[in-house]
Amino acid sequence: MAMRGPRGGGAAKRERILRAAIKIFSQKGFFNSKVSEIARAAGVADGTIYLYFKNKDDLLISLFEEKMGEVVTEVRDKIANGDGPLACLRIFIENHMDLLVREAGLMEVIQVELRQSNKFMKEYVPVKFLEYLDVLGGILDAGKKDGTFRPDLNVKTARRAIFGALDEISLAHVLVRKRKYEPAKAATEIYRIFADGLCAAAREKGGATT
Amino acid sequence: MAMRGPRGGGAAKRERILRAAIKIFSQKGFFNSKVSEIARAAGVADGTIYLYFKNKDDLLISLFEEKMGEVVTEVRDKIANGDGPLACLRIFIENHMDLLVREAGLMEVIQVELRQSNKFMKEYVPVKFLEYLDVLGGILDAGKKDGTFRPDLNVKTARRAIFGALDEISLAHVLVRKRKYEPAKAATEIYRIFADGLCAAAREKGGATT
Amino acid sequence: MAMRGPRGGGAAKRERILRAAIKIFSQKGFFNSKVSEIARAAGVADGTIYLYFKNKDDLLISLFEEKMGEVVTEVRDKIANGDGPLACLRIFIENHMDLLVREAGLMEVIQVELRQSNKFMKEYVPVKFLEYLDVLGGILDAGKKDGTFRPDLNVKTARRAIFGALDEISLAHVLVRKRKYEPAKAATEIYRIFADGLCAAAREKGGATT
Amino acid sequence: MAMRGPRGGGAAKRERILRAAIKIFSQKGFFNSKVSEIARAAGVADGTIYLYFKNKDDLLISLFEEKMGEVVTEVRDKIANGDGPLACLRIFIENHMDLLVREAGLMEVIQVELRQSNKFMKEYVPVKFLEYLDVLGGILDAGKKDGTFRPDLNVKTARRAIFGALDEISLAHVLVRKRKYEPAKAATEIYRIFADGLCAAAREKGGATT
DNA sequence: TATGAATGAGACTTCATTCAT
DNA sequence: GATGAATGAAGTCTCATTCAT
Repeated sequence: MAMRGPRGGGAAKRERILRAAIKIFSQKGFFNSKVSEIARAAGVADGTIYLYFKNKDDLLISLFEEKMGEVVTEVRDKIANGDGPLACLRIFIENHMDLLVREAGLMEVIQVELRQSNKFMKEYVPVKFLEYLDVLGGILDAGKKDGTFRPDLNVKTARRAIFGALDEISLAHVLVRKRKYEPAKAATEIYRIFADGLCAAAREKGGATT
Repeated sequence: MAMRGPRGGGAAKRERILRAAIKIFSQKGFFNSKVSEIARAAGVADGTIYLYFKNKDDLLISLFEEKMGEVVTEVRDKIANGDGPLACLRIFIENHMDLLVREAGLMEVIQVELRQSNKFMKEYVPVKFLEYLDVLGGILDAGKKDGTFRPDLNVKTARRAIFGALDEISLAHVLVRKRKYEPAKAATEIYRIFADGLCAAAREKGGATT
Repeated sequence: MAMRGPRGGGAAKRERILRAAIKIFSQKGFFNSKVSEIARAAGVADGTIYLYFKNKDDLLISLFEEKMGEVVTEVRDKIANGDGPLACLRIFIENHMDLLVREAGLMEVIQVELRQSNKFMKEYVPVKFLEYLDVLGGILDAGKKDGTFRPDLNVKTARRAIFGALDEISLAHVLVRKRKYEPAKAATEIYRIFADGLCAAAREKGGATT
Repeated sequence: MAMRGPRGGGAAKRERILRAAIKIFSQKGFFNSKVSEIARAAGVADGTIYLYFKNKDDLLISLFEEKMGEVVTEVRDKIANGDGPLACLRIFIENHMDLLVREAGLMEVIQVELRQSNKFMKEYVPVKFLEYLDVLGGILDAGKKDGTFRPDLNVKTARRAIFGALDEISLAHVLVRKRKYEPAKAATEIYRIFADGLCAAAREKGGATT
């Protein structure tokens, strides 16, 4: 798939360039990153990048789509095993926070550059990102159907709210040097906020409050 | 404080430049905006901008700090009248969504550029943004103290989660042309999600569910 | 006219750039000339060129149009004083050959680059060059009307033939170092070839053979 | 002579590359043509071109010399049968205009690129082109000797004039879409212009005016 | 204070050429 | 011989910033 480049080694070289781009973009941001830096980090010549990507924009977009695609596939797999909407929601949240650790650079790039690209790159529709949101939306829909979630829940809004919360907390995690909490712990807190809300009003038995 | 630069009409000119910057930045993004475009939009010469701002970065930062400062002042005033933490939370959320309409350009800039700046501008601490978060944190603290909110609530996490949700929904509102819901309506939905959570588990009486 | 640039000195700077472009283009050809070389030759910064010309192509085109415009104006003036079509033809030819000496660089550029541009620059119509041809066509038309020239003369072809002959001889003059003949002398010879033809067949009285 | 490079099919491959170069150069011009485009058009790999030609310049020069060589040989053959200088001149002119149809691409390349190369390629002497001019010069010399042409005719100038006229008319033919005249007809007109001149002054017997 | 022409460093990208296979 | 992926030098153009007026 996408096998331009030399015999066999091509895909590997392409991957090396993508990895280098993630590293450099996450360190300096898209606009402050120079193509030559990425080339150096990937151990290829400047021109080689243009054998695999149309231009610098395409490098960023490919990065989004391909890496987000992997993320979507993974989270879908995990959720397939989830026992009920609440369990799935928890898995989704935990997975997202876990990505912060496993794929720190990628997440940083997505967090800070996706918005820009989203808004300013002509004709770019972040397909894979929307799929990611759809996974979340699917969980909420299922929860509404089986009565786990409120029947009047607006799924479109809720899924954005949950993603936004996860994203902002991820960002804080990345920005703030002194990490006050572990991602895993944050995951639990976020889960509770969304599952049960902020209020203390006694819930007979916190079914959700595992 | 706003009186750097020239005498007399200076403050007005400075304000014109800031407004022009908001307009251009929100349309094209910080990196795609040219100082000369901002100058033209403000009706001043390119060089004039440098009489009021140190450089292009400073223009963005000043914009953040000064405009966010006004936002913080305003929301504090409104909240002062709030009757209890839940009411305050609602006011905060409604005000934020309302800003989307009243200050669309500013919000767009904050949403898409604050992250970049935050991460890549050396030595920039987004003081006013942190104050905005503190307003939210104050509400949560008060709610914990008076028993409205869960005693084990992690305020640091919760305030980021709420802000993230608001921010993401604002972003969707800005990005997606076909606005599916009004800001006011979205505000109510977000409020409910955070106040009561997603779950259907019957709450005797939705104290929060206004 | 075309007075971008600084107060007053703008036109002069523009002219300096055009002169430098003529010099460099004539020495190295359009494609082998670097914008930075032209800038250096003009005594301006690289970027300054882009204040006066849209891009490198525009520099070449402007050069063609503006300088050819001056040439057209000049030859028209001279011809206005010509006494009859033959005299005018002679003036035109002499003027062209004379330009080789007075405007060597310009003529070299026109000779070697006009063809390229003509053919490969999208949307470029060499207006002033066509006017130059029209001046020649006008002489031929007048000569047909007053019986000086053959009534069956195809003006379109003849004017191209005359221009082609002049142009090729100019080119040879420019290319060949050892200049075997003076332009003035060549002018007379070309004039005779076109006026009387190559043949020896006795003409009663060489009206043309001044 | 044409057998540099590979064995067997080598000459054919070399010819394919030359033909492809003519096609691409005539469409886009030398500087706008990419070696890879020529390779693709020839159905060979980029690197293969370098087995047959030293570099891109050499490709152009080889093209000139080899193809012009064929043209020179052909016109010499045709002229050998000519009956007298005037007939030979006519054959030369007709052949040149005819080439426009038979070898359109080649002629276009020669017209627009020869001048450039001539002037800017170090050490390139267009041998075959000079031979072509010599064929024309030979005709004129013969005509002077046998009294057909004026005894004071400057052959160097006249041959350049004739070639220039042919070349410019060819160029116009190629550039202008709406071809107003057929090459054959233009040949006759050019012949008359040079044989008899432009003037109407009655020639006893139009020996030349076939 | 205000101007805006001028500057020039620097980035993206192209493409002729090479060479390991 | 043939290939075509890889190279990397080099050029055009942009634009933040300056400074003489």
